[in-house]
Amino acid sequence: MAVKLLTVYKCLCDETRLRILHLLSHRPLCVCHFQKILNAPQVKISKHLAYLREHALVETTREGAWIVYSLPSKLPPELKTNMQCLQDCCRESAIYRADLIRMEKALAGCGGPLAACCAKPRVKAASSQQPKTAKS
Amino acid sequence: MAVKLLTVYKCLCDETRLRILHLLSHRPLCVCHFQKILNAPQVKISKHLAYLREHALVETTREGAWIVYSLPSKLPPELKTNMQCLQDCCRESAIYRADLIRMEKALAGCGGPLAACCAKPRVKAASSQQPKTAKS
DNA sequence: TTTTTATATTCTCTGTTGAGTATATTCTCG
DNA sequence: CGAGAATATACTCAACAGAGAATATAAAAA
Repeated sequence: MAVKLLTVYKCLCDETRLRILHLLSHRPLCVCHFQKILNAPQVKISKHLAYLREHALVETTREGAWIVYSLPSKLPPELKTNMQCLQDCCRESAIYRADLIRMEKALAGCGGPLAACCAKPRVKAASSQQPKTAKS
Repeated sequence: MAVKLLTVYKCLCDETRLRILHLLSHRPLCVCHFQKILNAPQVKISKHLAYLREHALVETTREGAWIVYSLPSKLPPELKTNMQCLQDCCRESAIYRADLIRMEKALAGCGGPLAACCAKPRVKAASSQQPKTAKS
């Protein structure tokens, strides 16, 4: 009951949000992932994510400096059904498949579902990298 | 390929169109049916139907003075999948169930899928009614 | 042919939506 | 604490969407 069906469709009726939700139907992602995968400016991504959050289609968890977006842990039935439908529909379509490929590429080297892979090489929490290279 | 997924969602993201498509996922209907079932003015219905037709989500056939709307005879896969999903989602929801009930009521006395039941009692093609009562 | 009924189209108005720019907030690291 | 990175918010603007009123079209009945 928390999410109305019409709301789901309103979220899906914009291309950016549609692509975001399609990606999220596969796995959680952080904001910088979306920027890379969708090749869109930060504001645009951020505002569409805010829209989805306001309408309870996505949840967020802080992960250090990053914010990870995912579908709600307890999926309302309308959303669950539509996400399944979305996956079915996107399987054949070039643009969404390309998104998935870019997603895999962006996640390469990521351990868990977290966002640590977005870190600029800044001597961050890398296990055993060379700790001298300051920026480049 | 004829219907893009985004287009489907754009059609579904307005409440009137959502209800129209939900009804059409069950059976063809003519314009006056929608007016009765949705209790909405003629312009509103007509314009939303035009929108759906322009985007190839519905087809029309003339049936005498009436125009019958239906889902396309050869359903594109995205539309088919989404219509199934729509039915699943609407099964639990009061408003859409009420629409179906009003639909049955509006269709009571209709023979085939046509629109002959919309006729004002004007001595029309009724099998054996009193042929004298002119207007009231 | 005139009237009536069913439906579509045009116009106008108003509210919403999406994009972009600039700015703010919140972390992390040094 | 101060700098920089990640993300969010505020503001503005142009485009679009949806509602309603009036009008047009087309078929059917009289």
